[in-house]
Amino acid sequence: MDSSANPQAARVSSTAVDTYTIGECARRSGFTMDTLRYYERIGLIEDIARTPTGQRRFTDDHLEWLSVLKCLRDTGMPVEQMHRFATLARDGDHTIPERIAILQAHKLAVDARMDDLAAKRDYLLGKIDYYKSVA
Amino acid sequence: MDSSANPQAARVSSTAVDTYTIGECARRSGFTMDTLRYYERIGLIEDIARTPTGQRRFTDDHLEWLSVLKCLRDTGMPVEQMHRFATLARDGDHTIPERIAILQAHKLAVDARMDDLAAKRDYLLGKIDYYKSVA
DNA sequence: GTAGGACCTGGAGTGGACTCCAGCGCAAAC
DNA sequence: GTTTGCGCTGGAGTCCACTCCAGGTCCTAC
Repeated sequence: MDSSANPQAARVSSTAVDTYTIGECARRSGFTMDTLRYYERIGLIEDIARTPTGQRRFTDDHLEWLSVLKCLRDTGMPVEQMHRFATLARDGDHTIPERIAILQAHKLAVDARMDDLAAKRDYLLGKIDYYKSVA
Repeated sequence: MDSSANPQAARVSSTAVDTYTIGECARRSGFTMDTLRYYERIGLIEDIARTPTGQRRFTDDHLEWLSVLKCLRDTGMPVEQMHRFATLARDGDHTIPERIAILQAHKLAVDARMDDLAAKRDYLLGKIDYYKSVA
């Protein structure tokens, strides 16, 4: 897990800003390389720099953005809605109210999901107790 | 929503036990008719009686079983594992320990999912607050 | 007896989100 | 300077869990 073990320097320090290969970015973000490429293709990640030979170089800004995407994805937001959010994020500060609205609506959905899970977890516990009582 | 409004009697009372058409069963269980047929096909539901002309007749036992399936499905259990559980349930009381084990393992998975959702919900709230602070 | 909705079957199609592949070009370490 | 492994592309394939369809039968009410 030590990045110095990589034959190819995964973390590349140029003049001012650290950049990461797609492999390192995958490791740090929790997405696979394929998913990162896929997200770039469909417009969820933008402005990924390339080396003269075409390799991607991700930045800390990308990692931060990816942590947002990961949160949204893992809480069940559809890609299409993430895309809407990404578009707004690219369009500047005047879209902040709409971004807030999206996040709040999504938070409500997450709350509902958690409530549903909690209820079903209880049902599960009841089943387990029942089985134990007849075992 | 009154079943007497159905042109075809959805709830059929024969001699001893109430039975339900697939439409009524769908309405009561929360699954679609297609899903019920699909579940029968893959062996998640068994012993569905048929009228002489081939129509399915579900019982209250089926509805109870379907509520279990619904709980498992809605908490993210894969169909294959539900199938394993269904097989055990069909095989008699001596499988109860394994059924308990499955449910307990699944409950742990649900707990983990809930914890993850809770953490990500907090992250979301933080984002919302941040956006509000700069809006 | 006829209209209109419910139900049947087997099989094909869908949607979402990746995931994999071939065939290739680079990079770094020795 | 070669080996080993990372990364590239475009496009095809996968997985899961349904969902839909055509073409037919059946049921109930009027």
